[in-house]
Amino acid sequence: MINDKLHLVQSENCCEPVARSTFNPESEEIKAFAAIFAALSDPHRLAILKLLSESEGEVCVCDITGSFKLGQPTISHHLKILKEAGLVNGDKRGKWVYYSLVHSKATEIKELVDRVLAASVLSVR
Amino acid sequence: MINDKLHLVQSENCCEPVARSTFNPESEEIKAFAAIFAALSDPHRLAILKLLSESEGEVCVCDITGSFKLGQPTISHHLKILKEAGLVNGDKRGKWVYYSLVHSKATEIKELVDRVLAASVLSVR
DNA sequence: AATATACATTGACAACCATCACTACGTTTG
DNA sequence: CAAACGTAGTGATGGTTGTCAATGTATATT
Repeated sequence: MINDKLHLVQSENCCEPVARSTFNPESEEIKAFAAIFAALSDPHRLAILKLLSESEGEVCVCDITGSFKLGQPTISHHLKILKEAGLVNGDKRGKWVYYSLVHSKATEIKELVDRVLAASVLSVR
Repeated sequence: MINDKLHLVQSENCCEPVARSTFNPESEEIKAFAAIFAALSDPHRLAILKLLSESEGEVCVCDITGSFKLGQPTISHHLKILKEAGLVNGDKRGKWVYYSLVHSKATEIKELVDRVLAASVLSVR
């Protein structure tokens, strides 16, 4: 009886039993995915990434700071988040720190999107 | 004097002047981008999306609720965020509401990633 | 050595977010 | 019509996030 109820997922009349569980929201893997998207979820960070992608090569913090209305500590804060998400690299040379995109991340994120959102139909075909 | 300081961006010796501005972090467009990524930035929402992608077709809320340790109002809350971001559709039929993926969104998001992160080198080639 | 510069860190604060218990609403069933 | 059910909305609460002012820490310049 109880077992029945368990594997019937709740009720049998709303829809067919569903492919349970997918992935576990408490796993470190998913949390890492979420963190990457969280890094992309701020307009200023998107603009910073775009700035880096447009300037081939490296950009020092002073140029980034000069491009937005935010204070320097706030820019530093955003850069830290981007760095921790693996989206940018920071190289300190002398007085300056030069930031650049981690280009492989774009591919990685797109694969991630596919992994979460791709229709199962596509994977079967 | 003061003008000089303004248009010199800060200093001229750290690196060459940089391709300014990119896109504007205060534009509605970028805020919309950020909102999409924000919708993806929660582990439970990622798991819900994965669940939807694995079950071809539609899934009613009761099945989603049954798949996670969250309370029903919390699931409803997450579904609302996903819906507002255009990631899922909700169809009420009788007592139940069936949610399904908006499949076109995957492509849209990947294009978005390219737009923000693609190396300018690649676009030139 | 003293000062200035470039950037990071800290602490504070307001705004936002995830979650829950409770309630409300519409639909279905009896 | 009344009761039960599935889902959404509300209000409260603890935690997180974006921002700034102030401070710290290297490096460079004088």
